[in-house]
Amino acid sequence: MAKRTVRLSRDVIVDCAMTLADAEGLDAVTIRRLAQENGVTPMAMYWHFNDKDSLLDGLSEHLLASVKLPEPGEAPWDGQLREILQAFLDAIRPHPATAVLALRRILVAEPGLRVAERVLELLRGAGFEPPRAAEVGTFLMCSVITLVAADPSPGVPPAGEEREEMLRHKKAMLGALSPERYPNVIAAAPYLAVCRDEDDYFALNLDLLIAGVRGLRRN
Amino acid sequence: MAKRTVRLSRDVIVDCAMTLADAEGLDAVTIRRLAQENGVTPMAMYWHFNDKDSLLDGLSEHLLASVKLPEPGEAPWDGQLREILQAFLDAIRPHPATAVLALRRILVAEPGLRVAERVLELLRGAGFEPPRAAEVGTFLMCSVITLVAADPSPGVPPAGEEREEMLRHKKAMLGALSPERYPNVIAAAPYLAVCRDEDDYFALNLDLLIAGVRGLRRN
DNA sequence: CGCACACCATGTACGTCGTACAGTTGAGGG
DNA sequence: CCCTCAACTGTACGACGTACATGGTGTGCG
Repeated sequence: MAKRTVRLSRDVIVDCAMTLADAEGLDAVTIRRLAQENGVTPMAMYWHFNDKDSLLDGLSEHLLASVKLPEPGEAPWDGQLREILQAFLDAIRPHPATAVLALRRILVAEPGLRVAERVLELLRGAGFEPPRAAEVGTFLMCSVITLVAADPSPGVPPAGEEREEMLRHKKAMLGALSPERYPNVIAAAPYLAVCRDEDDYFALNLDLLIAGVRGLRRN
Repeated sequence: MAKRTVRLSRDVIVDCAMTLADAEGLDAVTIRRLAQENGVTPMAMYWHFNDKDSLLDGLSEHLLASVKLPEPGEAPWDGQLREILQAFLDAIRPHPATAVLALRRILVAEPGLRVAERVLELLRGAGFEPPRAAEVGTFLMCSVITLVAADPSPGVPPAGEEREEMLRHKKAMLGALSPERYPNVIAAAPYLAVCRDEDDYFALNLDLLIAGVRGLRRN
């Protein structure tokens, strides 16, 4: 597409991949497509990355590196933990398509461990022994990722008419459910129904996680 | 491979796909591979499924249908909720490779809604209004899925020598971390390190989720 | 100035994937 | 007996990841 402007580099490739994923879903992130987008031959990518997997790792680490950790403070541990999870959430929420990738780097690559370190620190401060802190911390971070990754099952939030099609299909399906077998699903249907990405959902479930940690500590 | 024994059907294909996924990871589940495994031409699959996606949906629903829901009882809601999540966990834990598929059918297809119904019912009983119940319930189920899906990032738990290779690599990486910047990660390293799939981890985090719901209710 | 060499990109080719489209089979009912 | 139609085959296409061999280019050293 665009004729070569600057030399390629890991960073411009990763940036390009990220905007591509945001716009068209992770499936659109293809060696060939990235090459084309940069006016270059597919094989040029292999100078900068060993293979596609390490390119995706790059994407994932870029995402994790974008987490803006708040400064450590004197506030109670649960407030600080909440802030960190919030910061994590804020960073990945704009990129739901790539969020799943974070799962496999969060405990492996440096940008992820930077977040993990802070989480573990607070959990230790809250009185968890290392094994417990590790288990709880792992789960907290995975949960935040899931929170955003699980939302729109298709890579791209379907736009316009396709979205309406989906909504209609969902309504039809819910309408077909036996009301005496699924009263609660039907009652909750408007809120289950597709693509609520209201802040509510995220805030509520961050609260749930924090409250859960608090609850664990008491035992 | 095996020469034709019985006629194909959605069920035998799904079963085959499931054992294949368990044994070799989700990437091994291929139209062509499934065909070969059943001594049949790839295109034969398309008689039984519209496309690969609906085959995967079949897999996912098979998984969700295997959840053995406990009978509703008179016990307090939190105990019952815990039992349901446990049952859900038990069902998907043997199939970590396909667990992520469950994410996109749990709120769409009947076998998933069957579980959702019970979760929502208990949350309503605990005093949550439908919108809240929907948000919390969605998150709970997604979290349980994540719990098992997030574990081994490669589709197959790497066996034997490859596993040792992975462990060595991880140790090396952790050893290279600056001890004053990552004291807590390093302290927790043995517990973060690869593939703990001890029951501990699951039990602890189910407790966390339940405690979180309890905590939410109090506000 | 010119040369070498690391660096970056190209060109071609292979094997695998999902699947469109058209053709073939064989069991069972009129 | 033949017709029907569910179940399956055959062939082909375009897209994917990537191995291997080759070509150019800018920068720093002599």
